Amino acid sequence: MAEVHLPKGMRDLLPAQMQARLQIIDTVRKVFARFGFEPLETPAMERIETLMGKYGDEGDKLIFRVLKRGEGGERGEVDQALRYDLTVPLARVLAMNPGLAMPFRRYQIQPVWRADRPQKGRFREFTQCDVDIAGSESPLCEAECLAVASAALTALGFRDFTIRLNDRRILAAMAAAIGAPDRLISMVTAIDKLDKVGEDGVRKELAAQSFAPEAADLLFSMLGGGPIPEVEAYEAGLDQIIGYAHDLGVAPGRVVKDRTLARGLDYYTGPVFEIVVTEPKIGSISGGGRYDELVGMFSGRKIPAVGISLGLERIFVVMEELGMLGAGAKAAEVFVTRFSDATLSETLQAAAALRDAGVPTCLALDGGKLGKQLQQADKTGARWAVVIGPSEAKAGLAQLKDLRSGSQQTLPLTELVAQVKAALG
RNA sequence: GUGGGUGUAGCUCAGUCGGUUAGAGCGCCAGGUUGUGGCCCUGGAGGUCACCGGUUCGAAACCGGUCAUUCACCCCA
Repeated sequence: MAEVHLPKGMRDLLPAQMQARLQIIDTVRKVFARFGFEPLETPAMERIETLMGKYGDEGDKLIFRVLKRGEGGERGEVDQALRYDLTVPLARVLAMNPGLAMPFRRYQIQPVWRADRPQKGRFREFTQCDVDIAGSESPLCEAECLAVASAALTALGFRDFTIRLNDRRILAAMAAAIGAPDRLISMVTAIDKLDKVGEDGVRKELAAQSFAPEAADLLFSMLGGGPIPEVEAYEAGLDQIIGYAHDLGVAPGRVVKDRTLARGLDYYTGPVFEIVVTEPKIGSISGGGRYDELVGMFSGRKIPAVGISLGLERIFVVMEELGMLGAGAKAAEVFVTRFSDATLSETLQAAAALRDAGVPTCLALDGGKLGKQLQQADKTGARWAVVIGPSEAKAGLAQLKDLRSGSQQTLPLTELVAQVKAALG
């Protein structure tokens, strides 16, 4: 056992995992592009003050801080941090680039870091797939977000997922109605556990937070669909979003309003949403919402914005457990063996010809027994092996062996290439 | 930040009540005679039983600590 370790909660992605992962990213990226989003990347690190105070107390604690210029450890000085999400960096970009044409739609697929304790489907380094729309207050933005996320998941093969939808302002109205407008957070964290601990558990939690029993009664009547003062417009807004999303192709019934959905991040100001799957117990695979004040925190210029984020690692875990990951790409389709020095030139030229034709081709580097090389060919997953020995070389031919059937034929190189290309479609 | 589980070969794991040379499967290496893989057969390499300390005549096993990892809570993707 090697005495080296990875940083906690981080991992290497070996080729077998990378092949599946790249397929997922490719699928998601194409869907994002299809919805008219443009790519953006930002640095792994931000200045600490850019990140602080955007995520709430809980979030701030989880920000990965970086020592000042990599030094100053004794004094504990920090001035930079690894980004916690892709939304705040986007807000900074918007503040710094006033010339961007406005409704600005961008996608961004990059890792983010959180100093969490790792557990199932949770890592300290993970990749978010974000789409955001800035510069519009239209509920169509929310609908676009739900539609693009839904399309991406569908393209990946997801069938059973639910989009939960709520509005921060409805939660605020409930807090006001029970006479605790300033205690939104503790109310919200209590009711957020409803499906986990049940009504009794939430009442206990509320009591522990010194909410009056009457307040709890009122709260549950509102959660149960009872009237909430002054939220008609927000409710109507959510219905509108659902209607638009439906027209944009989101399956009927997929989006459900849920008054218990809270979302922890401080910067959300309006509609919030998350996507959950029931099968592997992994919680949400996606989350987002509207954050109309965030950009203004950097520039003073208010720019409304909405976004949604897909968690690549969680999606991967779900797909893995549900057997949704296809065969995965292989290293090469053709493995060219190295017979001897006398035929090396012809061998290399054969590999080059295959590669020129666009056929993924692996070359035996060290030679050795032919049987050994064919074993190696098997491990690469190649479908064919090419052998060029003295007799083939002398006749200007090459031997093509089908590694599935074991059959082989000797033919001119150009025909060999054409045949492989044809078989690959 | 809080609580639990686990740590034995490259991997997945056995290992009885504390007992002498610590095992299996898979993988790896070599061979089964010439230029042909998979299957089969034979042989082989590979271990500080995570680390440190303690109890004991004797510890992989029991106790304590450390480290790593994993799961749950909180929160989140």
